[in-house]
Amino acid sequence: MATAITPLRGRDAADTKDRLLDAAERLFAERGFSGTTMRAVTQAAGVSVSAANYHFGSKDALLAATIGRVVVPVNQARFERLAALEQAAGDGPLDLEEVLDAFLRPAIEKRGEAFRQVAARLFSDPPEVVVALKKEHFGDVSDRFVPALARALPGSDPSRVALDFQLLVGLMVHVISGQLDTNPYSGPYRVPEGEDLIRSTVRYAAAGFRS
Amino acid sequence: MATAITPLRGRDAADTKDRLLDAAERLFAERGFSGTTMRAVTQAAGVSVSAANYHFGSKDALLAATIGRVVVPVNQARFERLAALEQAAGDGPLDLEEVLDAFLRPAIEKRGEAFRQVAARLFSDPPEVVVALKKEHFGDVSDRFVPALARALPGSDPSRVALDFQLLVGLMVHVISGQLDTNPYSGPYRVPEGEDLIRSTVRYAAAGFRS
DNA sequence: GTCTATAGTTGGATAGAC
DNA sequence: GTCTATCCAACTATAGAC
Repeated sequence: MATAITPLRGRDAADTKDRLLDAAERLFAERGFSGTTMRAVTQAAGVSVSAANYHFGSKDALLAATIGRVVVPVNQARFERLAALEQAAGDGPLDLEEVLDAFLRPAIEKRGEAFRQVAARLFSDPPEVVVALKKEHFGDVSDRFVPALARALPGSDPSRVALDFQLLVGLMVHVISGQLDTNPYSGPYRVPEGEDLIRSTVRYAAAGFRS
Repeated sequence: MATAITPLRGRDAADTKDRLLDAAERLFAERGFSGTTMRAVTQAAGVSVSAANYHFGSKDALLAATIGRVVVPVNQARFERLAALEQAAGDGPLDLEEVLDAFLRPAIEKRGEAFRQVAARLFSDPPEVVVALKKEHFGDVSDRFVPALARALPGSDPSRVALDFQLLVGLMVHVISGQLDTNPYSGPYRVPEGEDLIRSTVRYAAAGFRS
């Protein structure tokens, strides 16, 4: 099938890039990296394959740009919230729930399924594809939040805090990837949303850290 | 490149199927479903593509068989352990840590990275591929364990228990998929293994359920 | 900056010999 | 039951017109 794309020559470059990133975000989220083709992305964006390669150079680079656009503002919000907590605490201890909230809220709160799921792909797609991206986008987060959590748990074993942080990441990934909706359970169960979901996750994680 | 497979005509069928399942298990675990090709699987197994299609019919069916071989015995062990706990408890309440152990141990304890990671793919690969498999293999597990957990938490809100079970699944997936190893954190941190890992996960989850 | 057209590769699946 | 050879579709990426 010849796709017959409207040949809008004068289309704005920034607009085309955004359209591609929007489509890539949705499709990578739904189907993963290997399961998504450049054709599917460009068709969803209403542009040609060549336009995508002109703007991003390769499928790998498109993934990196897509992940970056999703993750960077989330991490910025995390750092800002944590910095505010540290400033307010002065020399005293940090509040555990507040630190967990600073970590979880920016990720869970984002509107749009795709926006959250594509970030979760960072932890579920094949290693060779995402290992560099994970290091780039998540290394600083770990290095900032693990010590902060230790400071919120006076007298705790640093190695235990590091492990519990890894388990916290497991909770976060599961929640933001929308798995709460899809696990089969036939009993009565309503998936919480928004503020409820954030509070439930903070509650669960905080108890784990204090155990 | 012509693969030049040794043409062992008299090779045993069961052996070939096992070799294919072994290879598929490892590759699906490492690369996911879309990221794994039939050629890669058959080459790793030392058989031809046709042999795989003869035995399984399609790539989809190979995935279903691979997942089934991994997950069924794990779930059997879960059910046996839970049944034993219920029998021992009689009419009294169940012990939360023991129920969580019955759920987590069979999955975490399995030897072999691939064996565990391929099960985790059930929760991370694209929905259209695994949704039916997830329902088939995980529906009964949820329906058995959610009530058991509620019984271990007298007076609890059933809907809260169902949510906390979903979070437990998030912990399990993260642990068995080996993500504890790969998240970047530059501080001191040793990944626990075996019994330590099971106990740490049970501890963390139990606290969440009790919170 | 965006398109059409196509190169070059690799994918899943099958036909048919043995 | 297993192979070789092959079909055809779909893939990423690029060349070149506009």
